Amino acid sequence: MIVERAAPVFNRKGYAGTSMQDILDATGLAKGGIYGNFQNKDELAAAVFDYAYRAVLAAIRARVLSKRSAQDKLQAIFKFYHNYTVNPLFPGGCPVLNTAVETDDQLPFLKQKAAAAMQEMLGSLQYIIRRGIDTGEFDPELDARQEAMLIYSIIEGGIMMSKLSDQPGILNKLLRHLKKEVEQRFVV
Amino acid sequence: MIVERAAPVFNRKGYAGTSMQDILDATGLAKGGIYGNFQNKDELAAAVFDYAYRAVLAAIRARVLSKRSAQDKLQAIFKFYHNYTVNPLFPGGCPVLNTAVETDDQLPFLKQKAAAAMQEMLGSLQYIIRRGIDTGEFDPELDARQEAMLIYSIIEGGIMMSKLSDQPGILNKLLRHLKKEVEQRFVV
DNA sequence: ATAAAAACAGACCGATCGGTCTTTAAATTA
DNA sequence: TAATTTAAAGACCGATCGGTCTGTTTTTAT
Repeated sequence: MIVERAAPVFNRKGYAGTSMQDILDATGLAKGGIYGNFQNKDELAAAVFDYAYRAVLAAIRARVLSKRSAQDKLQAIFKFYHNYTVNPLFPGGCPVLNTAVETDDQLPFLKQKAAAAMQEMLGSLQYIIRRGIDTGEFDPELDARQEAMLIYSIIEGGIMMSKLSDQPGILNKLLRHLKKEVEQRFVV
Repeated sequence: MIVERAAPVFNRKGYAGTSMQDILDATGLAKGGIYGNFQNKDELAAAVFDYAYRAVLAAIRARVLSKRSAQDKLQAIFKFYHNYTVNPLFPGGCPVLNTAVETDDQLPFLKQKAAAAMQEMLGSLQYIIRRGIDTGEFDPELDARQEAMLIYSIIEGGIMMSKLSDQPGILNKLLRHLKKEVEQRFVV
């Protein structure tokens, strides 16, 4: 419960911007209730990131697993991010992006977690593409890792741009571009 | 001087993560020296963002203005970001990205500045592309705004990924992809 | 050289920070 | 029901937060 309630707070305000008082307010607990379950703010923030990232990953995996072809799997991912800034899984947007940008010059214990999360996301994308190539669905000339990085950078960059400008359409247009790219460049 | 010294601090640690004591340490001044020049932390942070963003913009503009063709201008931008995470203009990476992610759910006075900066960057890219089309250098079928968003999202997403993973090569590979895209898809 | 103005140092302020610890209440076990 | 364990409340702690203000130093203008 604590982690559930704390996740949106950390995701919106960041690690440094979130005070333990914010967590008390969000959970309705007092100090004793929090520090009886977590040693300190760092441990709570780490648990919160794990929880939030796992939730995002699970939501994506659920949509991907229901699809058979590599193309449908990729399109399902794009669909997941459609209007993401309007209706994110957690208020505040993408936990990986938020954590990454705040921790890439400090807080190594969180940076490490965010980096592992990114690698896993990238690996999943790469795996889908590579499998599409192996089954003959995708162009064998594709560089799976390169395409995965491209997709991920566009999605995360698009989230940032859409949130910053309050224009969900920016992300959606980028996703439409990705969709066409897969249809035209990936499919053999 | 205050803004100069404070810029790398804010860019690394963010608004919430930077204390006024950090600024005192960075500038060598005492409280009176800072608050004699700025009303409060917000005003300083705003001045720092303006300074940092203007510096980035100026560095890019200098490289772009020395090129004649639209293609060379775009390539100059890509070159500017080559190895950016290793040798950024300010320690901590891209001020727009950092500020955007921290302020998109709070600190509206900073979010507004970051949003304007993004729009300006986007506009510059769009202008170069549009002008390339008008002069017959680029494919007239190109959607200048869409391509600008694509380039910017890839660059910012790439910076995030490279910094997070401590792999400058990720951003560089994405930039190489952009270069090829311009050569193959843009040039008529 | 002197007066006026500007810049800065640093003691000080209340509020809030993350965190501890004792006490009380609730749940579990016997 | 009684004893024991677990969970949470909240007073409390020193440190640090952003910010104020007075006094001193330095600069500028006369």
